[in-house]
Amino acid sequence: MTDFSKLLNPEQFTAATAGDGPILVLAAAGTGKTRTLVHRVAFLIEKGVDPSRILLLTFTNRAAREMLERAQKVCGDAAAAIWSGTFHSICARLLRRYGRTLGYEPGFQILDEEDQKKLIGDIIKANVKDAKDFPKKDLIAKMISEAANEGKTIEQIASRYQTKTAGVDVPKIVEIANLYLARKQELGSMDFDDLLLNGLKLLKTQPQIRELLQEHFQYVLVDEYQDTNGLQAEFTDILAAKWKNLMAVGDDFQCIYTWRGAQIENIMHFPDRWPGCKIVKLERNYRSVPQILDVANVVMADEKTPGFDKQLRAYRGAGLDKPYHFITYDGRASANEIFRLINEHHSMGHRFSDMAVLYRSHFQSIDVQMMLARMKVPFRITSGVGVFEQIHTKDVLAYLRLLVNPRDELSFQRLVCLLPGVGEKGAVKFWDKLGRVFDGKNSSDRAALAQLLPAKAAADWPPLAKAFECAQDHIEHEEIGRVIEDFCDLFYEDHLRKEWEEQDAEDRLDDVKELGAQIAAAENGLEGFLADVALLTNLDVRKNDPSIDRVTLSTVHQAKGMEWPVVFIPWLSEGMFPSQKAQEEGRMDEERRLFYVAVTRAKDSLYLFSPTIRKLADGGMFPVGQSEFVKEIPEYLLVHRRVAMAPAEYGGGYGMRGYTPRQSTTKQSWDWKSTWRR
DNA sequence: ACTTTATGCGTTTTT
DNA sequence: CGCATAAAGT
Repeated sequence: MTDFSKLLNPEQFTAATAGDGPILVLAAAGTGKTRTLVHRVAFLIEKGVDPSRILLLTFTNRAAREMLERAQKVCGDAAAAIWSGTFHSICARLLRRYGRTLGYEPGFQILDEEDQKKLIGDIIKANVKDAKDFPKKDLIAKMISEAANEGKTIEQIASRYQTKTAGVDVPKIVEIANLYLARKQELGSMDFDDLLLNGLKLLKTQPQIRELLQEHFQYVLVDEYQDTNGLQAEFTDILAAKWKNLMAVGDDFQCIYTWRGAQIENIMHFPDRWPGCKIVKLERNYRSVPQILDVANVVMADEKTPGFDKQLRAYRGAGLDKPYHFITYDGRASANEIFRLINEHHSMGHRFSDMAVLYRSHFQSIDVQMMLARMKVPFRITSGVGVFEQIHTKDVLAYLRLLVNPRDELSFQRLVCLLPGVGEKGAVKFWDKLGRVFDGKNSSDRAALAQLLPAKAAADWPPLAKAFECAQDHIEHEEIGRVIEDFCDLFYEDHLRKEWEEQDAEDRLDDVKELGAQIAAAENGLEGFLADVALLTNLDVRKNDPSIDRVTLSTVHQAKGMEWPVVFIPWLSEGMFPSQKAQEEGRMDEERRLFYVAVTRAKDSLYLFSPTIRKLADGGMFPVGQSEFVKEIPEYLLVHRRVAMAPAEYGGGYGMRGYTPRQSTTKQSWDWKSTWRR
């Protein structure tokens, strides 16, 4: 029997070993939230609870995996049997099993954001005459998603936008949304929101399934509860209704997903929804030195959103220094400083993996990325576009999908569009002429398609046809790796080289090969992999070999729940963090919470940066003040340093030479072409 | 009629 | 980079 009282502090112990009934754990940053949750699981298993009857909902796949690994350390392999995952993946799992009752096949496709937007775009093209005045597909997608996550109708959401931008055609938007709904139904697939909607629908409309699941899941634990949306809260409420063993763990100070429908009220009103629930507060912070916590507490002192009363109490000894605030010339100077400090820490014995650069939005990482790349500092980046969203990956996935499912229209169209001289119109035409089915493994289907192709495309077709032909053999022998190999060797490599610059093509080819290896090793085989690939994120499968020591570059959002001894936060400047948009729209509270999350990731050393000059693509530049978040921090809590000018070695050609400060009144833009490496 | 190429533009955060 | 639009090419 594990002695939990030795492993946990009194509050953690209370939470982890609590008896049955609802319980709310308010865990401030760095107070051992994961630790508590893990030991709760271990406690339950030791008590004799069947692990497969424990449901652990997390916010990211990464969190789920980490939790499971740690639980395994405490209580062995039994932990592997618990149900854990994101709301989306758990819903997908349930829907694959029980979705038939809602009219879905177990192998239903999950549409990722791109698929979703393409469908909506096609519908707009086909149904809206003057598309100029009509909202773009991105906006429509956003509205549809908001409606789903907030439990509102499209009318309500569209009307909301109408007040902002006059003359939105609400009925037409509703029509488009309904057509999209019908199209999805026709394809038998679900988008991300559908997973939640249908997961909940399963519980609400199918009494026998509801009762089965309520009976089955004896314990339901939810991590990051402050970021649940209405659907998710209802989902867990229903699931836990029978046994009432719902444990919600969260921190209202760290609610940073309201833009995705998260309702801070869920955590605030939890005690009302679950009368008699036990409340445990974790306030002892073991993560950060007091100098960092002082800053964190000050940041939240100005928060206006009402929250639970709690303070971070330092339980570590003082660190070496107060957090530093560097005022630098521009973003490059910050990057240079970060590089210098990384080296300094590294030479003092820190590993690269002990350090992280956390920023508000992806583009703010460019300077640091370039600097580290040039200086050969190893880093990993939780990049903006995941591997699974990149065109080359999607191309290969389309090929595989079509092999597995000859009726996959989207994949067919994507694939034939790779042929020269074939565009959207052609793809649709071929599909219809082929009888809305194309089995590449079948020689008569291949011949039929060859007949339809225009001369230019026909020239490139034979290698692809050959790949299809060979694929059958490989699939029979279960050599999935070979399928992708052939596809590349025979067809796709040439295509990549035509389409991209040399190095770029090379990189993409590498990605595709890596993908092949991933699929070959996939647990659920090719079909299982394809079905759930939309739920995988860059972090999950990217070549993140932990044995390689590298600095982490991440958005603050993606850094949630993690910690590093050394943290750098670049671009704490006006309009950058808090973001201009949030400022304009008066969503400052959440920005503040986001900054709080960023600050509380740091254990020993924290470095803040405020560049004073922002540069634009056209060579113009303009001065920017410090972030108001930094200005609010009393001076004595930070060590302020001013870095006067960018060193010459990289100042040349950028800023110094031809010093032409064109005053720019226009909105900011960024020169991606020259700064973006793949 | 449809596809390709050129050009201008905009970007928060993600399952 | 991707997207939308316009112009040029088949």
